[in-house]
Amino acid sequence: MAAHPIDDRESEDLTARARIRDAALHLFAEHGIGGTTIRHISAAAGVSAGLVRHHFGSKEALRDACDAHALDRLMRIKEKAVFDGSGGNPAFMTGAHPTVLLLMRYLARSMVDGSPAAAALFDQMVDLTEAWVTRHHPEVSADPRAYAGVLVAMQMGPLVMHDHLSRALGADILSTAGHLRMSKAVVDFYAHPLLSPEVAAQAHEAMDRLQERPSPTAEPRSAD
Amino acid sequence: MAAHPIDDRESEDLTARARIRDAALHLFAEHGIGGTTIRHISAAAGVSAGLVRHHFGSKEALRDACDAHALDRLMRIKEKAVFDGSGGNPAFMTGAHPTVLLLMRYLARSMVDGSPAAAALFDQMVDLTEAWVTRHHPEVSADPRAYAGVLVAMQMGPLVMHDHLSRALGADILSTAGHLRMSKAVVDFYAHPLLSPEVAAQAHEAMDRLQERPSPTAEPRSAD
DNA sequence: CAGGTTCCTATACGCGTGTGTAGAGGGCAG
DNA sequence: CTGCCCTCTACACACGCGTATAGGAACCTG
Repeated sequence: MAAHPIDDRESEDLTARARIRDAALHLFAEHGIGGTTIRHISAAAGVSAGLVRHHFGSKEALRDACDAHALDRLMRIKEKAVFDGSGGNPAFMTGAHPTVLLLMRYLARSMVDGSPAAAALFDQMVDLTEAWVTRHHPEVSADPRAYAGVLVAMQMGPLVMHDHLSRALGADILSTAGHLRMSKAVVDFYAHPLLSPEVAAQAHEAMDRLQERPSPTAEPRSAD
Repeated sequence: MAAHPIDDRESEDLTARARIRDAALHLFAEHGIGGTTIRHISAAAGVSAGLVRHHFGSKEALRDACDAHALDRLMRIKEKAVFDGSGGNPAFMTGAHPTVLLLMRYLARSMVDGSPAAAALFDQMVDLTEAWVTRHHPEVSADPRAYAGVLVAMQMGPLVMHDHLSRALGADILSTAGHLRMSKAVVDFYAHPLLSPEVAAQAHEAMDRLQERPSPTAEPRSAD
């Protein structure tokens, strides 16, 4: 019954403009940007199609507004969770919240659809991860940049393919319960190395050989 | 009737039908299904738009044909690599081949665009991974299904977001050299656990608490 | 009350889309 | 040669899209 734990939406969020933005966020997240029409958004928001243009100018500008809003809201929630510092593991706790789930889903979709804001977010996450890796785990990889990029991309995988993952698991990953189940599996994955040092070294050697003398088993014909 | 003049699958990929399929594969992989038009495909294949319809009936059927072809070709290459058994690490070696890169890129894109064949492939990979985990690493997770699903989704992450990853790394991941660089980082990632057993156990406890008494910091209202 | 600005709807235009149809060219039995 | 099937092109149709414009309704600001 608490009024202000996470949902600190502002008072003007009942305006048609906010309704349009929220509807667009939902539909963009679910059907992608190309798969969502302005008329769908206007219908979901309960307004006319012309009003969407009046408030946002164009579909692209609406997408930008959604990007900015999602980013802003997510950052706000994250930093608030950090300040609250409610013990345990804030990342997973905030991650289980429905609003955060929706926002991350939108961002994941936006990442695939190629939004500039999502690209910037990806780059920023890679930068942060690279700094974190070089600082705390410098021994892990000789190529921290690639390591960080791979880490970010892999972390986003389950979110981007949440529908496939949900189907394979028989539970909605973007529900609180399903997200928790997935998070546990992620922790299991992070806690146990999949490759032994010997196998890893062997793989590195094989790839080094491949790098010097490319494609020994490959056919000579080109791809196209 | 005695002789099939142009029904043999492999010998002549120079037919217009094959050219259309290959062009569609390229364009679908790059721009997605919704972002690719039949006219683009026909132009890339050097034929008229009507011929696309004549050979494949509809855009959806063409997509299905691309799915089937990509799957078939990828399986064929994989099993060939297995039979060749060229020592070292076959997975990374075949993964570095341009044709395989293209096919995997197409399937990754197809996965995001929601093709039935890609969904089936995802499920199949999860099944295989689950069987492999329960057989060789039963101690890793109490939920092998979720673990397998997460593993598959994470493995696909770099492929699905190859453009972002390539931008962040300053090198094309889908080139042979870039793929090799990424593969090394992946091996590094697989070889070192990111979470210590203590932290992992702590996270599990926190999530268990969250599961019993959902969202202590969150309000009960729904996402929309 | 008058005037202007903002919010909102209704309707239409231009365009690109997937799809349908008519028909031309060209090997190949009969 | 005649007829036929297959390949392939050119053209048109209907539809949904983002966008644009005109005008009504409500709400401040004098």
